[in-house]
Amino acid sequence: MDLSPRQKSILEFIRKFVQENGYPPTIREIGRAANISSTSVVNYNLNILQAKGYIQRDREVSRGVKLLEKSLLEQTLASDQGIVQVPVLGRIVASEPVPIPDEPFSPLDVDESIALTRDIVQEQGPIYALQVKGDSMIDALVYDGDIVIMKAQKEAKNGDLVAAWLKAEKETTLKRFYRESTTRVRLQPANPNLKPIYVHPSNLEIQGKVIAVIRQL
Amino acid sequence: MDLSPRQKSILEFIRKFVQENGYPPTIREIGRAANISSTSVVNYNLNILQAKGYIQRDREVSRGVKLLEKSLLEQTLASDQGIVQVPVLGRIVASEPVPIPDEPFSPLDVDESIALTRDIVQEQGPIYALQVKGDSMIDALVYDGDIVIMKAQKEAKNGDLVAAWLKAEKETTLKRFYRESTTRVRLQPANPNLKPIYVHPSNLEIQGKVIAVIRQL
DNA sequence: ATTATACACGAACATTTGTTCTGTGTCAAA
DNA sequence: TTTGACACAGAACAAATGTTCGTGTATAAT
Repeated sequence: MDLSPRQKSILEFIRKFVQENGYPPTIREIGRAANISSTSVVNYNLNILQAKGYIQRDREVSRGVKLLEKSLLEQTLASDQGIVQVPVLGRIVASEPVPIPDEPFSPLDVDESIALTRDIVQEQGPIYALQVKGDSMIDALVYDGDIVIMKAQKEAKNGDLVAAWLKAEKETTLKRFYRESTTRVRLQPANPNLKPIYVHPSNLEIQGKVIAVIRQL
Repeated sequence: MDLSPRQKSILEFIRKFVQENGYPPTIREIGRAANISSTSVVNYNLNILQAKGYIQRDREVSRGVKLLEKSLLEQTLASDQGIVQVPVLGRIVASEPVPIPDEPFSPLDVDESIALTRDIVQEQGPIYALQVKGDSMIDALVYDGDIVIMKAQKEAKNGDLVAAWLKAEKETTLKRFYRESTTRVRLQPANPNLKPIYVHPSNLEIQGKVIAVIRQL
């Protein structure tokens, strides 16, 4: 891509603007977003983007900018765009550790995926989905068939909802993680009617952080 | 669809225009296409289309018209996973009936929406979202803050997960609906550890069918 | 008969909008 | 040192743009 940083930021702004608003921005809206004080400079850059095949402009027409397929194609490839293809890597059951993806994994190797928007998946990084099998996650208010959206990480912060493998019990659990001391971790169920459990950190293996749960009916 | 012929032609023109041009038409372009000589009449009809939930208008903005139904913008994406903007119409709490949108619902309530893919929302028809307030829906495995995706319908089929208003109890509940006889409906909690409740059909008002639940963490 | 509502219309207006003009600055090549 | 390309900038301008106002007609409800 032989675009200047400013041209890239203009193109990105146009994409997001169309997605959010349903219509393209004006010359002045682009200028404000890209910190360009002159409509002439915006005009100049838009003409370059058109010459290079990223947009099409209609002359003397308000908001007369159309993203061309070249832009849209990049949009579907770029991970920071509207739709995220989240690979479904398998099942989460209580009696097994969570399937942890190799890092980094290629989405092209995955047989099944679910498309989500950035409204749902805002976090960056390795994101994957697991389908819940059985009703053992009910204390996390997660039910058989639900899809759990995970971020691959082995460390948890207080308050994170994590998939944790309890070695002694040989059990995966979904609970909020709170490190209370160097010898004690509290795992708090999402259901406030249930009591937490306390484990020694050595008994615990963080397998990923839950960032969303999706239930289709 | 209770639109006048002129309103239907305006809507169709907007759809085609967006598809062909990548941006919506102006008030005057709509007028020319629909043989309306006055911008005031176009403005009047667009306000009706907005009130009936077909478009969303941004005030005092050129081309500030956005299609709310499945838009032509979705169709330009070469993908079978279009994006659905699902309006968030308010809260669902146990002590009140669900806010039921007018059909088609009014955009005056649509300050907020959530973008979902067709992987999540496969059903057609009037789809909206409600945010759960409080933990009274826990027996449906739905928790405070979750987003419930609803389809507006007043009749339920056996097995549907519905939002039902219980008139005598003055309570909204989310449960699976089973009509056992003309005098008895079973409402089955999602949590299999809980018992169903039985109500007389006259005590029950189906307010919508749940098609998905989304929990972000 | 009166009132309310829906639909329609032309005109006026303030603001928005894109283009063009003229000028400046930076940098690399000749 | 000069030249040309590229990028930037402010200002001016004509045309576009959406909203509002006042008015009219037809139909339904009171």
